[in-house]
Amino acid sequence: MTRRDAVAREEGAAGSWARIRRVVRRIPRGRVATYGQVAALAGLPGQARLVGYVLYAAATDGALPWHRVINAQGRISARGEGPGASVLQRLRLEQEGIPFDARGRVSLERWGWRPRPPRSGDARPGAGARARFLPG
DNA sequence: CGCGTGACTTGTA
DNA sequence: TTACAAGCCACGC
Repeated sequence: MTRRDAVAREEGAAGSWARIRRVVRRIPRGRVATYGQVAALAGLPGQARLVGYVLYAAATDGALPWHRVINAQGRISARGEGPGASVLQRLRLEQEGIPFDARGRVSLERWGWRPRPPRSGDARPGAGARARFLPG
């Protein structure tokens, strides 16, 4: 297994992998984050691809809510392990109360994780109708 | 080191 | 809406 060495690495070394895992662990239930967002929060802006790679290796880690990480289009990215994991991911998100539209997409405007929400109010342009209510 | 590949993203057509 | 290209980092050969 090629990724196993990678897993051993993220467990031992405290590099980008550990940071990414740290961020993913912080994603609250009932919210979703994009790969790029996780990368940025981990102090690795623009390295969304690395996030996906890390999640692949950490897929067996039950303590890691990998299912809350989706791509910037609000869709679940397919992987090499077949559609099984993708379906499971969607089911888990729906189980947390996150709805999917007809095209299988999640509204990041409504369900996207906002770790540092800007003063909930009208101080920010474009922050009108959304961010009004929070799930859970 | 170089190359190809990958759970990505953004911009452009 | 889909398809490509360029850019990012890490891994295996």
